[in-house]
Amino acid sequence: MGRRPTIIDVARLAGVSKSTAARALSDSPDVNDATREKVRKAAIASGYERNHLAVGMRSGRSGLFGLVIPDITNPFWAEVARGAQDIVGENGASLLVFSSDWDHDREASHLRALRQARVEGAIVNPVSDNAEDFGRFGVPFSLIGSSAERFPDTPSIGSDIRQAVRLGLDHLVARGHAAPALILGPKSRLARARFLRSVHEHCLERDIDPAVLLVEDGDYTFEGGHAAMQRLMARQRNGHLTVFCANDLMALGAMLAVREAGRECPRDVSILGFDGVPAGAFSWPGLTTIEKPARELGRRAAQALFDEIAGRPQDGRTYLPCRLIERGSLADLTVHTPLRVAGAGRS
Amino acid sequence: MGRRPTIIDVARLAGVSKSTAARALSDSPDVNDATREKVRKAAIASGYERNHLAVGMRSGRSGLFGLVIPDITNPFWAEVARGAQDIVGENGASLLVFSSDWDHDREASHLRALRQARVEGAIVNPVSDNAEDFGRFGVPFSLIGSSAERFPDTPSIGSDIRQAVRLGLDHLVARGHAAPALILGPKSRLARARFLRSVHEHCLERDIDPAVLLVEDGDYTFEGGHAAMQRLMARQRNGHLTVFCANDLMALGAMLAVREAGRECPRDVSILGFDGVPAGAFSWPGLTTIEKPARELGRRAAQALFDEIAGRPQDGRTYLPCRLIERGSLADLTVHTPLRVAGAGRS
DNA sequence: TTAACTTCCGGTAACGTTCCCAATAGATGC
DNA sequence: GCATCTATTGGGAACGTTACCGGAAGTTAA
Repeated sequence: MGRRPTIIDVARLAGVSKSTAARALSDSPDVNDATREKVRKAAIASGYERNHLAVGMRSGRSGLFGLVIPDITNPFWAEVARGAQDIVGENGASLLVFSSDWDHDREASHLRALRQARVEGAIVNPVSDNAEDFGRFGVPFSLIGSSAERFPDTPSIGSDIRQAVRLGLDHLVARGHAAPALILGPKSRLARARFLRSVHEHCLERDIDPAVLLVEDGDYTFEGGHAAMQRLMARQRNGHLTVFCANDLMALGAMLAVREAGRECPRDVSILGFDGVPAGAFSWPGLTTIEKPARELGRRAAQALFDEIAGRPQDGRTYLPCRLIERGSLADLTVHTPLRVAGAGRS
Repeated sequence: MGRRPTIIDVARLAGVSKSTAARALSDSPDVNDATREKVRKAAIASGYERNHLAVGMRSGRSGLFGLVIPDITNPFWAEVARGAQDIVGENGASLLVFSSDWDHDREASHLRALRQARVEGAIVNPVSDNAEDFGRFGVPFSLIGSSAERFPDTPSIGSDIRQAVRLGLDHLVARGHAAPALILGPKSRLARARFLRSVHEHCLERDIDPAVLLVEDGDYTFEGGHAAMQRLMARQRNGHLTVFCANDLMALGAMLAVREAGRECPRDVSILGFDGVPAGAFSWPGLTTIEKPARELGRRAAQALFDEIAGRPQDGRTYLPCRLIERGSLADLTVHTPLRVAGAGRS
């Protein structure tokens, strides 16, 4: 099969110049209606389709946008990707999707690919706070997730961690739980610090000494949560154990560890997750968790990017509120309090 | 900030012509080593980065590939996307990702976007068997998932449904189960027919009359499986109920329905899934399922596409074997068989 | 010394599109 | 009737890159 028809072929077929054909096809008012119709017919007849490479070349607008997330396989990020995809699509553009695997080099390489593809903008969840990479990025971008503070002048969307943590702790208090143990992400990740800080703040507000909190590190994976929970159970063998996990995957891993240890959730151990991944609804018991508005995050990040590019006024940093989803992984300790609870909830 | 440096800027800075600069940067042998080094330095100093739009325009190779799947949010398809992403990335190209939501119009629109972006090739899971759309697609593509038969001359990758069903039924027989009830996808989807056909074949091989099988339709969603299971339990109130679900999401929904009905899995109801989604490992009991090699599917589809474009010989249709993952959702009926089993397993 | 050959480099064209400018024809105003 | 204006069109340039062609040196062989 031969080469794709160009606008010159269309022009020839319609018996006009390529300028006129281009005008007709781009809805310019400076073209006679009869001519336009003629050109349209020729375009359809020849199977012409605009070459976006050439358009981008000429206009500087490639119609391409980029998304760099840690892992498309992670249900949270898949939702984010979907949200971004939808908004980008509504604006007639296409989305290049990359997974960085939380790896600096991969991220850098993806950013380079985006620049070379001349994307009009990018949505990025930065691996960490290497501000230089983005200072020199050279492409409009919006940030998603954590690590927004470093870039006061670029739009950034995230979940409202403080509000989410408050929601979680309030709920725990209402259910009669003491200060929960924490399973956090790795120290290298920004989100960890933010989560921990919020927990501390809220503990102080409730006159709980943060130093009392048991803390274990995970790596945001199922296995990591599983291992962290095992360590936690080894550290506290008696009484009801309440655990607040920094993400759902670790919470689900923790749940497995509980079962394997012959303990039962929520009877012996209460688990609160954070993310709102679908799998949390399938576990047994269902995972009580704080849901991040993942898809909306993606949509807003994309929208902010379009606003930014169009020069529309920006909100700067935006934090979307999270929602508590109550399923079955939290005991209600207000009913019959076990004897040997570690610490006691006040208020 | 000014405009991006072009190869002309680099050439000027290095004191050579743009031809020489281009040669130097593209590792042509026809350039002096000293000159090459000079140009490289100038490129780095100016922050030059190749404009892929222009390269694509000139060479006809855009460095872009497309992926059209039903929904990036679906964990199976996310895995496929990741596999494709990896292979495409290894080849120095980028991947445009689209979700069709099983909608013809969206699919058509995505395919058009792909063509306009001048992707070098595309990986598609077609919404249905509208052969015309692809006959006229005009871009090399490989198919993934079902509906491959329509295109004997294009590479296509899928899971080996027959082998998978055999695996499942063999396992059920070994565990002492009779012919299972089925929860299938909607009639409009190709995969349904293929799955059902395989079940029938294997039943006949085992002297089981396929007409005996209870069948309910779902829609591949959690809710659909939930509802289908309720109908199934209403139809068969006594004895151990064994259900083979056409995908994991429905299986998980079915599991919930079982619990809600006060029955217990696997004691009263055995459930076998199909897909191998991660969530199946988090449910309780863990979902015994047949795992499709999702990521490998994506990798192979991408590889096939590259092979096809490079003119390397093709296998045509490839079906990758599936793997049974035994977790806890299947009872072992060979131990103490309940009295009123519906039908009896032969062998 | 000259011819042929190698090595390296510069100029130009082309990819497909859109934008700017000029040109044509008809219409309008005086 | 002539200038001016409007509506519509065509021609050419430019976006950034690479491929091709030819030329200028330097090198080797006779």
